[in-house]
Amino acid sequence: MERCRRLLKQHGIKQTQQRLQIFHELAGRSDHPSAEEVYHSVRQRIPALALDTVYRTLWLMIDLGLVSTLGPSREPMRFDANMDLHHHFICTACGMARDFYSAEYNQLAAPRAARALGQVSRVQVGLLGLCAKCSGPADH
Amino acid sequence: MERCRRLLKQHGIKQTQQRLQIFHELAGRSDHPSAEEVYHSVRQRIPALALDTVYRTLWLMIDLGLVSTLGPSREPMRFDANMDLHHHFICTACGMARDFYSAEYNQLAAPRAARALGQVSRVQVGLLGLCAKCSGPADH
DNA sequence: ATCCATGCAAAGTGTTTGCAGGTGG
DNA sequence: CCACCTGCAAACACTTTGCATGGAT
Repeated sequence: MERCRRLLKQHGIKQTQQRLQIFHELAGRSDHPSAEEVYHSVRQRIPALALDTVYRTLWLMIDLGLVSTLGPSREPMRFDANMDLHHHFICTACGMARDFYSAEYNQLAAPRAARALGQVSRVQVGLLGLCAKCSGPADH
Repeated sequence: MERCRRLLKQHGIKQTQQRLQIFHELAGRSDHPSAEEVYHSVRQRIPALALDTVYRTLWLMIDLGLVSTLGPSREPMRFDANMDLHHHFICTACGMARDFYSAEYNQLAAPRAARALGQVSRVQVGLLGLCAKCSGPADH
């Protein structure tokens, strides 16, 4: 919340009730709500709130580094015919995703904190970074 | 491809050109194409192919266990205000996602196969399984 | 010959954008 | 007071569905 106010001010962005409430709502829950869920909750405090304001605000905060998304953002669904247990390298610049295999990763033990949440049946590691093309020779 | 033919036959599902070509296309590439990308490629061999057939076929194959999706399927985007380095437990039944922390996971080394793909800057582990509620007391 | 699968077109979601009036700095 | 935000509504992209024809078994 501190961080939110500070970053908004730093970037010369106005601190509206909508923005503060939307961030407050998201920061106060641990269930990774959708835009619509945030909308419904905040609407109880700001009845005139519009759904598109929630989207605009969330994307703004993503640009500021205050918020992130679960899974790949804004992309169409992508499919995979590789059914073997595998892991992914994902380029944060161009979205490229490639499989790789690792017996070590396959056998990772779930920490206690995770076992408390449920019964783990599969480990899926995602390595995020820049692919050869994006970190490569040319301009970024 | 074998597996595809066999599973279709086992389930009494017709082996149409569309289905075989769509699977062949997806199995032949490692870049996790979207439905539209599959559509454009297969269209060169079956010009009358319709996009919705690609979708129907891909979902069918997911039900058969021939194909999977990258990221959570068919859900609206979900947001997260937790910017600390963390990992996720995801329930495959209800989609519940919760954060957990693990210093061990944070420090996982990227295997050679992954380093060959690009420069890794972050490790994000996803543990898939059933949450307490879904594996819990009640019916399946 | 039968029934399933396809193509077409239209509907359905979730998300984005243009604009006029309102609000924070 | 000025520029930026918001709400509204329409547009948009992606995915799904209903229906009649066409194809596989």
